[in-house]
Amino acid sequence: MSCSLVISVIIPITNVLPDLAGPEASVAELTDFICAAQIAKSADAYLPHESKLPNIYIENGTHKKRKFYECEILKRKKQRGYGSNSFGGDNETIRLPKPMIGFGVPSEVTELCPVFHRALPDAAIGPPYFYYENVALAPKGVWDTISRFLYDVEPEFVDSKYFCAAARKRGYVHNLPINNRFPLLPLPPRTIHDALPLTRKWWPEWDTRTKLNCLQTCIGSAKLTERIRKALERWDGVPPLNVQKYVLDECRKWNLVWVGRNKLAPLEPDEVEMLLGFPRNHTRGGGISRTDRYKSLGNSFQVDTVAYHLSVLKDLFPGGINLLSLFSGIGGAEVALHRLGIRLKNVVSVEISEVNRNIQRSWWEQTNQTGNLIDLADVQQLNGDRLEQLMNSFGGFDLIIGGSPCNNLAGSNRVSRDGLEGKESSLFFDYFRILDLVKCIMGRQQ
DNA sequence: TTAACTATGAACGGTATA
DNA sequence: TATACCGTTCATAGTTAA
Repeated sequence: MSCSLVISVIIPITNVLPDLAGPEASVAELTDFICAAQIAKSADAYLPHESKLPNIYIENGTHKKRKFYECEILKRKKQRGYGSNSFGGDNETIRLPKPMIGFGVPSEVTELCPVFHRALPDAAIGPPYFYYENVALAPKGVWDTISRFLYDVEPEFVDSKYFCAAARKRGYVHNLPINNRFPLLPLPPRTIHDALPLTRKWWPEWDTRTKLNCLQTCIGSAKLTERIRKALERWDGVPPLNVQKYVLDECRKWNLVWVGRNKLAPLEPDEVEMLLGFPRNHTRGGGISRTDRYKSLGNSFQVDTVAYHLSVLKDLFPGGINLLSLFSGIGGAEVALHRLGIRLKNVVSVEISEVNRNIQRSWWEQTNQTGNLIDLADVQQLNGDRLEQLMNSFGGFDLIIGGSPCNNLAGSNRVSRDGLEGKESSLFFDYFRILDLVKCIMGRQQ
């Protein structure tokens, strides 16, 4: 991975541009430089054809790159106004809605069904359509930065507990229409008891949970559930309140469910698949370990939620779509589109994990897809020439979808919750880079 | 029997929101 | 105050191959 190079790039840039960010540069200015540096690491890839670009880019050697950075920085500054702050400032604009239903959820699941209207900024209007996803509860300022880069589109925050039996608080930035959405059918079970009927028999009255918490990448251990069992066995009947609280705290933390008398267990991989809207055994086979199944699933989309947002594409593209899927994981976007009945004509899927690529490839074959699947490993290697070559072969992308790594944003991370500049999460800037490149190329082709 | 590799268990706070 | 969180790291058990 060349991510580690990013950090080393940041310092020289602040040094070579003292007029813009000297040692006294504010946090906001430095943040801009960092953002620019993320793009800069792929600056050559960013520029598709020098001959087609404005003169400012056409200079010799490294000077070209420097001009490019300057241009980017000034553009960002102009966009948001000088002096605003991306981190920890008190002038943040983006707040999480309550209830977290974004621009609406299927009317069957809530009484609250306000009619939303939104006007997209001109720069955000496609083609292509784009759809970006990440954790809602990111450090302060992260969603402001994401939104600013993605053409100032307002994020849509949705908790998947309105679609299935497990919570999943996520933000989505997209330029799709928001009217006339429809959900996947059948609607998935929305309570723990409906989703996991076998647990009903053992569920004690004092465990009042009806929804699971967010399905994460790790599960509770057998030792933990054994400890809980022993703690409960000391009491015949209802345990005292302090024991109840201990057990419930662990249940909530690890998403444990009741599978026997005094017996709790973490969800099985196929239960996680079901809750997230994937076909049973989607992640099975191909030599993947149980641990890795949890990891791949924990990193994935909730299919029903994403499909609801993507459903508007069905009427727009009756003949099917060409899809660029970045950080595609186990193929949540592809599964969502397939379940919506939208034909996948050409899919360029970029995913760093080999087992995930295998999972997606075998799903592609099992579902008898008639389109063409091209899988690539590294978004950082996807440059303008390769994109243009791909797009020339089938006429551009209709949708660019992806959820970039959340490792450095997620609340569970006690070690490296470094925000968008973190090692993995900085790949967001590659999502933006590639999206902007495709917009640029498609704009030229029209 | 080793050694190398793989899978699992357990400990590890802090931020943000209500 | 209470609750939730697409996680990381290291030790060790378990497995494979020579």
